[in-house]
Formats: sequence, structure tokens, C-alpha cells
Amino acid sequence: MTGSGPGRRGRATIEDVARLAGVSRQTVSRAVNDMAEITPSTKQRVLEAVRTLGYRPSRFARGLVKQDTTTVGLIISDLVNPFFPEVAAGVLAAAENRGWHVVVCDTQYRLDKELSALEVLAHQADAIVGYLGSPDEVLERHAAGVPLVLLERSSQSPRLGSVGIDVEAGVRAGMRHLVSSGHTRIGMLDGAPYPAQSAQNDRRLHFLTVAEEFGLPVDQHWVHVCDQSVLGGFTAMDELLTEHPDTTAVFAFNDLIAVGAVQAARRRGRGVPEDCAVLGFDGLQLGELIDPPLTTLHIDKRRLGELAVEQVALILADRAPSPAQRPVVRPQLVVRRSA
Amino acid sequence: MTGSGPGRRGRATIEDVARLAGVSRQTVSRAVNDMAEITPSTKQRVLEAVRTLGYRPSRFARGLVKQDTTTVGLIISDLVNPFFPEVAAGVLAAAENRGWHVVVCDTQYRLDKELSALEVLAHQADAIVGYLGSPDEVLERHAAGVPLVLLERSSQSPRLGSVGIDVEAGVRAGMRHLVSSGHTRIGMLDGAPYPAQSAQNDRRLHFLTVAEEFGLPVDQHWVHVCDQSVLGGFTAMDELLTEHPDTTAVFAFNDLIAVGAVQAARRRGRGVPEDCAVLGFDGLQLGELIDPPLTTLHIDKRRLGELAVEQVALILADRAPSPAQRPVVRPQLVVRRSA
DNA sequence: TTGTAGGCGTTATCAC
DNA sequence: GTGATAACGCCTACAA
Repeated sequence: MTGSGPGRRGRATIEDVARLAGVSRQTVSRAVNDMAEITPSTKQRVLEAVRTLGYRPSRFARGLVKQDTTTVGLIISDLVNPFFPEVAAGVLAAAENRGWHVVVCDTQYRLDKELSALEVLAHQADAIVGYLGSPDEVLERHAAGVPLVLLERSSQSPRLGSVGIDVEAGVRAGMRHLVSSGHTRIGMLDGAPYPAQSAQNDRRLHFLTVAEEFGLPVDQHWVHVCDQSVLGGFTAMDELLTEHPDTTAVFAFNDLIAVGAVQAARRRGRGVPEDCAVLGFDGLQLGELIDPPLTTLHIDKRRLGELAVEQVALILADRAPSPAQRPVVRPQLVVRRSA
Repeated sequence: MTGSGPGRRGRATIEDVARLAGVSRQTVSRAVNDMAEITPSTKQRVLEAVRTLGYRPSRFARGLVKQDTTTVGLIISDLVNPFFPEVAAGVLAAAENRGWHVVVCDTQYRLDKELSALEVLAHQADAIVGYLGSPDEVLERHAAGVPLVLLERSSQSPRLGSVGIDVEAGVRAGMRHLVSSGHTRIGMLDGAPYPAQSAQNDRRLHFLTVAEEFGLPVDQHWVHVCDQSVLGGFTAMDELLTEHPDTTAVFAFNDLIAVGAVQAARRRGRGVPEDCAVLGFDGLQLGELIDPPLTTLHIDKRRLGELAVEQVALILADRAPSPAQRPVVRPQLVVRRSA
């Protein structure tokens, strides 16, 4: 009823400060946002009141009246896979350039977490970019009208932006390299966990296509699915070599898996690359450090994140990005010693 | 003057929806937040209006009236150093548990970026946790009253929370291991870039102390400072071996540096660990994968992040955490083959 | 230089 | 079940 005092309802408001300093709210505002039209002495007095009351402006009230703060939500699959932090770094950098905030969610590759993250961010952000596995229509429903930019996934819906990797070119370059090195019995270690989402995983598709083009004696049985981790790669490689002992080369979904594959091969007494070549897909720093250094298709992950933010900017400016001009990063074959 | 139409000032408001559906704002609110007291048919009509107008509630207006959403800001030094994503993962997980949002900033170890991040987050978050290098009073000033939890750094100020690593115990365990393996001429590769902040870098201090306790013939000249990266470690190790060719073991600030040190040693034709042992400090997965596998002081990085969020919760609940009960994670010596 | 009035978009409270 | 009305905390006019 008194309606005053900082302790009343949590934090002090601009009103409380005004009262304590014996000025109007407006004057407090001028002092806090240090604007020009205010006497130094008054300013001092106000700022002192601010300090004793522990006053901090409400970001909500401020955001309500100045419509400028932009927040983009970032959804990634696994912060501990070194691939994603690099993408995130690109997103952060690009966002910071524009004065935008970024709130991050990690799905652990789980569709339920993905959807709840989507819902949370739909309330909290002005746009969302991320690695998403659910079908288009599910995504659109959960995003509830918030612009969405898909990473490494194309979509039919014109309402969804997207930024991609030129997987086909990458796979072609990689396979060409392996084949020209004399390999024909090439296996693939495909990353889970979105096997049902064909859109999600072009790597396997292109692998099979290109293998057929080259007339290789491999089919889908040469593709083993595994977790996107070193352990996953290790396990799957072990299975692959059991089922197809004549394998001489392996195409991995990503570098983590490739590293696991190298270990598995060696554990079985196969030299890499002499007995079995291993090809990665990512270009993580990790690949340079192991023995033998990993041959891989290097992706500019930072750039990927930056491009996503640019897409967001386009969409937010009502310039709906046409699917035709979908930005794409092209993998570069980096030949080291594993293949 | 007309004051209506969704196109007026960007987004449609609840008012626009109400008008189109021929109901009051309140009814729209009921429909959107699906509350109980509303006729299905009305709800349908409202929801349709929502869809055609592309209406989305303003998070600011909502946050203003419901005081519940909590956002914590996370400031880390370098997303690309695998150490930080693990800490971040802990923060994200703990925050999600409480229904909090996390906005992330990356400073690249730069003090200017650190301060601007602090200022931004002071407006945007209800609390901040992070790796910070500026002096206490600077931090407090820039945080502008927002609760702050320091990572891996103790502070004198009772107003700053903190979560740490028991560096002393870690260094002791590591040095004991090296000494008991017969090493006496032990160098150290210290991580930049906060040399002036003694609070920031207990590792060097404890290293020197413990070295003296053991009566080792090493002093500050055996400490070389470098970037917290593989390259940094490589370079510094090279310098160290040049100045002190009789070095038989090296204590690294972190695993990335240690990996670089291993490479530098080998490049010089020194076997690891036979000619020169290398000890890391982090416990990154990377360490298991290189050759030889890295002996290191393993830190539970996720836990560190979780503890930080718990500190935030305490502070936000006005239960100021006493410095006495500062949470600390204790490094565990993991002996592999590099030392 | 300072104060007053109004509105930003939403939810809560209370009538109807 | 539905609709006025009053906050929520701040800022941008404009008036004094």
C-alpha cells in the first residue's frame, strides 16, 4: 500500500531511486543512461541513490520500449564434439558484430530435447539457428512463427532458411582420392542418430551414389551406423572389419568417428594407411595431432556459423532467402597420412 | 493515428489479434496460453487470427509482468579450446534444470572484449559466471550490480562468488609424480595471457613453491609463458629446451600446451617420456588420443560449470556464499605414458 | 535543467 | 466465459 521501498517486491525500481534522490524518474533515467541534460551535482546524487538501493534497470521494461535488442537462439547437438564449438564460435562472432545476443541450447542429439529447446527459444529469441532432426512440419509448429535457419540440412519449406555443406562435392573429392589410391573395397562409417531423416544425412546417400558410379563392389551393407564419437567410430569400425575383412579403406561421417576407426584398425593389427586407409570429414585440429595425421575433408566451420547469422539477418529484414541462393560451404580435401 | 494493423510497427500485437477475432485482449491471452476458462469455439477463432497475423507474444512485455524468467550470462575465453565447451556444457545442463537461459560470450582472452561482454550481460542477464582476468574492482564496476561468479579464480571481494580448482593439490600431485620418477630439472609452460593477475594463475605460484619444497634446482627462469594452444606450447617448449637443454620433464599449464610440448620435444629428437616427460593439466579427451597418451591432472570440467550455477542460485536467493565454503574441484592425476 | 504525461505489450484482478 | 482496468518498469515526447 505504501508502494515504496526497494524491498517491496524484489528489486528497486526507477521510482524508488527517484524518491530517494528527491527527483523525478526522468532525471534518474538521464543520470543512469548518462545523457547530456543534467547537472553534475544532481547526477551524483542520483547515482548515489542508485548505488545504495542497488538499482538496476529492468531489461524487460527497457526492451519493451526500445525495440532494438535482438537475440538469436542457437541449437547444437553436442558441445563436446569439437565440431560444434567452432560453428558456435562463428555464430557468436557474427552475432556480436551486429550487437546481437546468443542463447545456446544443447540437445545431445535427442529429439525431445530439441523440441523443448525450440519451444523455449521461440519465446526467448527473435530467430533460431541450429542442428535439427525433426521433420519440417514439426519444426515449424514448435518454432511458433519464429524464423528458423537450419544448419547442414536443406528443407522443402520456403519458410525455413538453411545453410549447408556441399556434401556431394566433398564426398566426390574424398572418394576420388581413395579410388585413385587404388582402393575399391571401401566401407563407410555413418553417424547416428538421424537415420530416418534422409535430409539430415546426405553423406551416406552420396557415398553410395559415387561408389556405384565408380563401379565399386560396395553397397549399403558396407555402411555401418554409429554414434558421433571416437568410441562410436571404434565400435563400428570393428564391426565393419569383422563383416568385411577385405576392406582396404573407410570413409567416415566425421573426424571423431575416423579417429575411432584408426584406433580400431590398429587394435586389430592393421596399419593405417598401409592395410586400411581412413578418411575423415570435418577438419578438426584433433586430426593433425594423432598418429597418423588424419586425411580429411576440411570444413570451414566458423564460416558456416557466420553464414547462418547472415541468413537470419536477411530473414529478419523480410528478405526471404530463396532456396536457390542457399549458402553452402565446400569441403576441402586435406591429404595427410591416414589415406 | 489509426493505431491498428499488424504492419504498423513490425509485429502484430495482442491488440491486433483481439480486434481481428472480435474479442478482448484478455481472451486472446487465454487462448494463447491455453488457460481453462474459454470456449473451444472462441479459442479456435482466436488461434486462427493469431496464425493469419503471425502474432507472437513479446518476451519483454511478458517478462515485465511475470517476473520469473532467469537468464545467466556465461563468459568464456575461447570456445575452440576444448576445455571451455565442457565447462559450458555443465553450465547449460545445470541452467536447463532450473529452467534458466544462458547467453554466451567469448572473449578470446582479450580484456577489452571481456569488459564489453560484462557490460552487455549486465543489462541482459540476472547473473554472470565466467573466466575473467580484470581486477576485482574493475569487474565489479562493469558488472554494475549484477551478481558475478568467478571461475577458477578466487577474489578478496565478498561480493563476488567463485568456483575453483584445487590447483595446489593438483600441482603437488603432479610434481610428486614427476619427482618420484626421478626428475629434478623440471620446467614449466605457463599459460598466457594474464601474467599480471596473480589470482588468475596459481599454477605457476604453486609450481615454484613445490619445486622449492622438493629442493629442485629450478626457479622462475624455468617457467616459460605461452598462448593457451598447441602452437603456443610447441613454441614455448622449444625455447625452454634451448635455454635449459638439461630439462628432463615439463609441467604444462594445460593439455593443449602439453600436446604442443610433446610435439616440440619430438621434433628435437627427444623421446617422450624417455628423454623428456610431459605432464598436462585438464584431462581433455585429446590427451588419450595422441601418441604417447598424455599423463595429466584431470579436472571435472562439467562439474565446475554446474557448481558455478549452484553458486548463482545461492546468490540469487540472497544466501551470499561465504568464501569459506567456496566450491572446489580437485584434479586427479591420470598416469598414461607421457610422464 | 528538470518534471509531467503517455505509451510500449502483456498478464492479473475483478467485475459482469 | 468474457471484458474492462490496472499494474509491470522504462523511455520518448513535450511542457515548465
